[in-house]
Amino acid sequence: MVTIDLAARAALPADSENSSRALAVLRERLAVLHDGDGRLPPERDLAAELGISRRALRRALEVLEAEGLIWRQQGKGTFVGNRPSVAGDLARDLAGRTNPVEVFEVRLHVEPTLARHAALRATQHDIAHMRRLNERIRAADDDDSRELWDEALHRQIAQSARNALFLGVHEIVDEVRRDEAWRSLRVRARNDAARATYVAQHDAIIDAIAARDPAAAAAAMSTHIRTLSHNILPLAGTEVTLADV
Amino acid sequence: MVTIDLAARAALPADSENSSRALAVLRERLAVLHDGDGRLPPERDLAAELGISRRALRRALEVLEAEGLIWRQQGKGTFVGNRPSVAGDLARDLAGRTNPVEVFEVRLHVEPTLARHAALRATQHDIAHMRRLNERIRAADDDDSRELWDEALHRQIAQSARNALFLGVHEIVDEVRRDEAWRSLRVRARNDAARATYVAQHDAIIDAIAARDPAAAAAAMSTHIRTLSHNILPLAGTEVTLADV
DNA sequence: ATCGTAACCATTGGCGGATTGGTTCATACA
DNA sequence: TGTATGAACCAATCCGCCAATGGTTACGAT
Repeated sequence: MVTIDLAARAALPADSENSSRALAVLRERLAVLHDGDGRLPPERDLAAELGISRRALRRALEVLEAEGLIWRQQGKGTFVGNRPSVAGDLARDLAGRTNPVEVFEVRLHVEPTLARHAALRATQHDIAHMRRLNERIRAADDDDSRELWDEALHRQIAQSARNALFLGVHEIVDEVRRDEAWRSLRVRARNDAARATYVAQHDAIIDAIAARDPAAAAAAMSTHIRTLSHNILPLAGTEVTLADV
Repeated sequence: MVTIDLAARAALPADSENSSRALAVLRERLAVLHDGDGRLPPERDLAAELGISRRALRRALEVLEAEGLIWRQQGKGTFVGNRPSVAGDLARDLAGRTNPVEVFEVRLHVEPTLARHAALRATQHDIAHMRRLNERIRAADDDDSRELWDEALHRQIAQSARNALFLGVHEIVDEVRRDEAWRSLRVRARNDAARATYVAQHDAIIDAIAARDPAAAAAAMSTHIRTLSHNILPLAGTEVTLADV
């Protein structure tokens, strides 16, 4: 954790601009302010370092939290990034009990349903965001980025379905898939041809959602998940073909 | 918690029958041995009370645990009943974020799929168990029992689908439904006619599963969930009709 | 070889105090 | 009068320590 040394500190007027100034500094320095666990200094310490009132700091932190850049919990601290999913414990438990075939079976039923609902409920903003995410997948040149954007795209589709419980279900499946062995399988299955196929399939899904065609969206997502299973399951030592819906 | 007073204690021979005797006593007294939290006395204490070695007691407890009558956790204790679901925290979180329409929407998609898989994967033992559970629902004369057996039937169907991840998903939905406000809705919607309808619909689902007809099983379950939603959603102040699959 | 006993190990819980975010109150200043 | 600040208070979490509890091992007796 780096201590901020504000040379102009004494020159800061104690006025309503303190929150704005803190906000600017924090935006710039967030990545270096946090420790190994992503934790920012305690509010009282950070306010003293910035030479502003804790209240002003809190106003800045509230903005950053609303933007999803940090999360805060009473008694625990302030952290950069997204709040950890409550699904973590359950997903770990389930990861130990399930297998790749079962996971694909669930995805094959849940994700087309989510795409179907998204076709009726996604906003134009949602759809534009999906397209941007798929563009990022296309442009990515390392596996970490592909994983990140792929996951974000699937989550965006799930969010566009506008059903909190289904989104919770989707989060569980996502957490199970975050297991390192799972990730390794996906990476090994991903060559140039596969990548192009996935991006094209994402486009087909997004097009169907944009066209407000639930059946086409569900079918496109079903095709995508099936393709994934065909590519991944053999690497998991499994030759099962999943039953048609 | 009642302390066992074994008048015949001094007469107990120290032999391999100690586990068997402990097992018999525990089976008989499980319901009175536990405290308000379902907790049994610590192993060392319980062994002293029964006048047997802790090792003999542990052998008996292992049998009871394997039969699902108790659960044990190192550092925590020994408890009667089923181990609490890991899904608890997540379900509480989701319960605060979702609503009856969303819950039925998820059920309408997940439970027919589970019934479909159960039609292909349930054993005769599973099916017989389903029938027994439905008979218990029919015979029940209080709401607590109906709730208990209804939940057990739906879980048995989910288990018969033989997919741990889907079962985990089902557990989440179940936990959300355990919310007291939810339970209250169900109870108010349940009159004589509704009860008879539900039992008949359960029979139709089980018949289709027994007939190994996935499509019929899914359709019967879909009908059942729809009936439930028609009865319950109006009481939740909601007039929405759920979209067809 | 099996059982009982004791000792040891690993996990969890309880408790008190410290830490940290969340909120309220009083005061100062423009 | 309205706003910002500092201080105080409140509620949630963490940490360290010790005790409690299940899990395992070792040893001696039968």
